[in-house]
Amino acid sequence: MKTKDKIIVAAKAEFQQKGLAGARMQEIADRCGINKALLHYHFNSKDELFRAVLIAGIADVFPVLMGTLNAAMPLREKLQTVIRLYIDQLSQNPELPRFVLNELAQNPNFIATHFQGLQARPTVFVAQIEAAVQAGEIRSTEPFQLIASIVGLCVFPFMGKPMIQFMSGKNEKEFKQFIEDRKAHVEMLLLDGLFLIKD
Amino acid sequence: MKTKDKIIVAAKAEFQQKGLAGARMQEIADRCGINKALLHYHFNSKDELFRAVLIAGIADVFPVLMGTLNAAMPLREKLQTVIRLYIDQLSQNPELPRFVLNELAQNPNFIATHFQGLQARPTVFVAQIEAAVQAGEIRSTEPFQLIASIVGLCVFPFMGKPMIQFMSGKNEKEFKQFIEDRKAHVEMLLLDGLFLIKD
DNA sequence: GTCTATATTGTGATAGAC
DNA sequence: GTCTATCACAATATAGAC
Repeated sequence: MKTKDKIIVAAKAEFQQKGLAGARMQEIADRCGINKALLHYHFNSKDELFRAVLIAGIADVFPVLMGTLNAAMPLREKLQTVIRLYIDQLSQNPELPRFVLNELAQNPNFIATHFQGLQARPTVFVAQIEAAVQAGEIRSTEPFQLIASIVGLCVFPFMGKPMIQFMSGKNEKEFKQFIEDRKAHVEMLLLDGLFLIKD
Repeated sequence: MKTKDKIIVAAKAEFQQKGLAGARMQEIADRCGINKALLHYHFNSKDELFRAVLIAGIADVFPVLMGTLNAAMPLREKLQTVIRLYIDQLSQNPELPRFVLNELAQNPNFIATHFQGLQARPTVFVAQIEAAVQAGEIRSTEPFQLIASIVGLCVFPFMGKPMIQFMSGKNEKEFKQFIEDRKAHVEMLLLDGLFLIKD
């Protein structure tokens, strides 16, 4: 593994955990077993290194979501697929959503400036939802409300881990199971709804 | 308004926006129209001031949620109440959840150490959900999955604002409307489910 | 309580040898 | 490419006058 790659891995860990302001170049160097000077040889500034990490983070998670939303697939199946894919991916990188959303909040233009070419709009999904509403297949819903719900349901357990553990008293093992069970729960909510008895 | 109160207000704004590491004592002093020395006269250290802000933030949002969950109220009505109350509260303090969850992630013990006396467990709600499952009123669900869903659905639009705006292209006014519409959407999802046609 | 001035440390960045 | 040594500045914190 090349030094530059080691740096990226270490920087990813450090920045994702502590954010831009909290991360320390010294700590990143230590994690690689190198010194700060060498760090600056490979990346000119903290900001440049940070940008690389944030861009990689967004590029890691955004296209998967967008690609699935815009796939050609029946709605039920698509929702199932998004949920499973997304939660699986987050399981492998649990700090990513908190990191990305937090840094984006402090620099809202970042995405727009760095992802010009990216397919930003889930046009296929929007059309699909509107059609499904028309057809009476699903209740009337604004497509982006639904997207916010899908993402929120999948992402919150990762971002809210300490809060959930505080309220539930779950230990690490139980929390891991909680995440595993999450897929089924979100599927249930979105596909079937909570109540059996309708009024 | 006393100086100490002005400091707390300014510190709240600064810390919630930039986090512990990103916040600057100078900036807080500037916002109050005072200088750093006076800041340290009222609060001995940055850390102490930060702690006050974070504790106030948690105390602001946690009891409302917990109190409603543990109230004596039929389930449907309770869910409606939580959703409306919670979203209304967040509308008045949109940065709070991101701030709290982010800082908590970096110091997971904070809640447990500073909120010993607090009613942490939503025991009434847990019992109520288990009873409703038993009675066949709702689908089988682990109570904390449901809590995570309620909170996630309400909180995500605030934390994910830049992401949502990027995907949807909504401007500030449209986004404000989006938040307003959010209550009805979450109510629909939780109370009725998305699909009209059940299989 | 509030200020000016200063001490002190932390941290990103660079110079220059190897 | 990698190191040691050092700079320059930013930021927290304190001393002491008013």
